Formats: sequence, structure tokens, C-alpha cells
Amino acid sequence: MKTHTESEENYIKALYHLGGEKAVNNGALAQRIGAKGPSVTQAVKRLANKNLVEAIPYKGVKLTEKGTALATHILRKHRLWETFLVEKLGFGWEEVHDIAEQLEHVQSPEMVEKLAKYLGSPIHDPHGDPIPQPNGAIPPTLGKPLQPFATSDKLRVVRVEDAGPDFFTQLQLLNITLGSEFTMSSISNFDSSIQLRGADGTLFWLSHSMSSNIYAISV
Amino acid sequence: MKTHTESEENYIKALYHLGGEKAVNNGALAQRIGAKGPSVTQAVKRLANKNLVEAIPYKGVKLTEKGTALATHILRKHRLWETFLVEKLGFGWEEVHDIAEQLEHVQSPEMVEKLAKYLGSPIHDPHGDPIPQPNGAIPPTLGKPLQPFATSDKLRVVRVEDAGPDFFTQLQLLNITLGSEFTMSSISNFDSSIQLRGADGTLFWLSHSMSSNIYAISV
DNA sequence: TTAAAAGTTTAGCTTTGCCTAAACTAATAT
DNA sequence: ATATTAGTTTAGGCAAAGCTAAACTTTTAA
Repeated sequence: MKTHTESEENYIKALYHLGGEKAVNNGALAQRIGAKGPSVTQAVKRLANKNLVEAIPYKGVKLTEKGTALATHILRKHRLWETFLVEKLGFGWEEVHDIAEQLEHVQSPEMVEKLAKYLGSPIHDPHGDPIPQPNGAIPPTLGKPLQPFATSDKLRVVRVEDAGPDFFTQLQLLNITLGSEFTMSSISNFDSSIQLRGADGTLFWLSHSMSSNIYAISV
Repeated sequence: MKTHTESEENYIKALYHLGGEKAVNNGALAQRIGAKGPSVTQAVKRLANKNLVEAIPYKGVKLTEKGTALATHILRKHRLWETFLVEKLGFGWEEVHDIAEQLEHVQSPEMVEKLAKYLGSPIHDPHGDPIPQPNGAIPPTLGKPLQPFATSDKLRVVRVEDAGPDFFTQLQLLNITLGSEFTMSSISNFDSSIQLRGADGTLFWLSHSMSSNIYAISV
């Protein structure tokens, strides 16, 4: 049974995030991985030899079916571990990404499934992102940004973008977590900032850059 | 902040198990690591450059204080993860070693301490082996083999050696786990096999090779 | 005490994975 | 339409980590 290096897995993950099915160019991949162009060209060759990607020189790279399957499996592990770190160990949202990045490379199919069961077979991680299922199926990505909602709509926060530590700190200050419910109070025509009313009646404003990283559903 | 490769950590761990303070020779280390002599000689040089070991050519290698500290920290992680895998995920004794071997390389001091707390700050792992504490202190190694006990002594199993999958299977068949209590029924002068009586009155024999891997205390 | 056997190190090769500098291809702007 | 710029790939280097074969110590046995 073939196994993959961490570097290989990181390239596969990057390709999945950047393109999914579509082709990705050298530069984008290099930036994402944090390596230089030639290193990427070389790495892509190794991946192509293992039938994880298809590459056309000067044009771009894309995942094969095999590569996509590997990517979703790694993503499953990543998001299960993030769930573990937050729900069981008490880490904050913002702290778990780097640790999960290490844990996702641990190889043990039995452990992954036991972990999933232990966590209650979740289908969304602590950020609200879908957790790929054992068969590779991806649960629906929940919610839409706040802009489209209309005044006096009731909404529940179901997902947040990973927009860096400062974003998470701000969420914490505003007491916004997954599952929080609000009523749409008003939208500024000037700068697209949004006013929400909390369950306890408190009113507050969200800048556009905050609200565009917060996803909600109607309730 | 310096970090170490997995290979380096594996050598440090091997040295700790083989020698502790004392010097270890090339051959023993090679066997333990599963590499050939020249690879070991080379690896030892890298470790010496980082002040993790002291080596005298043709004589042997031993851990420095820094190396020992690293070894106990890795061992702490290993045994905490084993505890997690057994207590929380429901793995059997025999299955956890290889997975813990991967998990022990994950770097996150905060996670280690949160994990420890989550597990109830254990001082012994599922095999009864002591878990090094954050300051490097090693809790006492519990129990002694069964031979020294006298007929009609009451004893509790507190530790088992990792003597391979077949050993664990046999323990399972005999219904022996950590905490099991028995009465010493008799000892054969012929082949040193031992007869125990279980709490439920059942009598059974243990071969010498079984009993010498089982450690108990008087109760 | 010296010769053979056993163990260790050096020398030199391989792959992974990263780098810089130079060559090459593609895109864009006059 | 061509020349410059931007992006990509080759060429050649380096470190980690493994290997085999050959050289060199150390130990053991005649």
C-alpha cells in the first residue's frame, strides 16, 4: 500500500483549495505552498509520476480523480481534528489550524473513523465548513453572507471564513459564535456596513469586511 | 526556536530506551532504528552537531542533558496519546503503539498540556508505564514480575510489557487487564509457570514467558 | 601474540525537496 | 507585428536520510 510524504500531501491540498477540478498555474501554487517556482515544477513532476495530478508545461496542473480523493480524505482528517481541538481540548477557533495541519498527516484509517464516531460523526467543523465523509461526499456548505438578507430578517450564524487571528478576536469581542442568532436591523447604503440586533436586544454595527466573512441562514 | 526532524526524534527516543545515560553502540542503535550502520554513524554526527548526543568513534553514543530532556518530552507525548487512543477512542492495548509513534511528533506544547488535562493528568499510560511530567520528572514504575510473589498473596496487575500482539491477545483471552486482581495459587518448580485464581474463583496457569511480562503489586 | 572475525566508519551513490541563476515560452503593450 | 515583460522550466547546488562496498578498528580466538 502506497503512502505519501507530507510535502506531497501539502501540494495535493493546495491544489484542491486553489482549483478543485480546474487547472492551477505554477505561481499560484508556489505562493500557496510557500516555495519558489522551480521547486513547484519539480514537485509537480513527482506527483504526476504517481498519477495524482495531470500537468501541461507552461499551462497548469490539475488533480486527477485519485488526487481529488486523496485531497478530500486529508481535508476530512483536518476538519475532524479541528473539531476535536475545539470541542474536546478547549482551543479557540483561531488556534487550531496550524495544529490540525500537523495532525492531518497521521496515517491510520481506523483512527480517523474512531475519532469521527467519538466526535459524534460531525458533518461541519468548528468554522462551519463541511467535513468530507468517508466515501468522499462533501456535505453542503451552509449559509450565505449577510448582505443579501433584508431588514428584520432573523438569521443564525452557521459559518465563518478563516480570515486570520484578528478577525476571530473581533468575533469574540462581539460575542458572535456559530449558532448565534440575530435580527437584521439595517444596512448602510454608504459603506455596506450592517447593523444587527442580538437575542438580548443589543444593537451593533459590522463593517463590510467583517460581515463578508460571516455566513448565516434564515430562521 | 529550533525544531527537530522526525528522524532525529526517532534516534533520540531509541537512545533513551537503549541506554538512558549510558553509551549505546552503533549496532544496537541501527537495529532499533531499522537502518544500516553507515546511516546511523551519519545521523549521530548530525545529532552531535546539535548537542543532543556525545559520541566517541568506535566506542558509542550517549544522550546529553539536552537530548535526555527532549527524549522524555517525546515519551510524554507518546504515552499521553496512547492513553487518549485507548481511553477515549476505544482502541485496544496492542493497536495504539504505531499510531502514537506518529502522533508523538506533532509539535504544540499547548496541545500536549491541554491533552494531559483532558485525560485527567494521568501519570501512567494504558500499559502501566509512567508518563513523564512537564518538568521532566518520571513517576515511579509500578509493580514487579509475578515470580517473587508467594503462594496465597493477593495481587493487582499494574503494568504489562509491550511484548507484541500475540502477548496482548493472550492477555485478552485470559481476561487480564490493568487493575485485575488475583490470588497467587501456586508456582511450578519445574518450569516456573504460575497458577492464579481470579476474583470469580477461576483458576488458570500462566507460562513463564507470559508471567514475566506482567507486573503486579500486593493488595 | 598474532590472525581471523566482528563491528564501525569512510567513500560514494540515490531520492526528496528546497534554492538561485539562466534559458525559454507566453502575454502585453507600443 | 514585434519587442518587452511576466511567468515557467532547465541546469546545477545543497542538506537530510537512506543505501552498498571498501577501509579501518576492536575484539576474540588460535
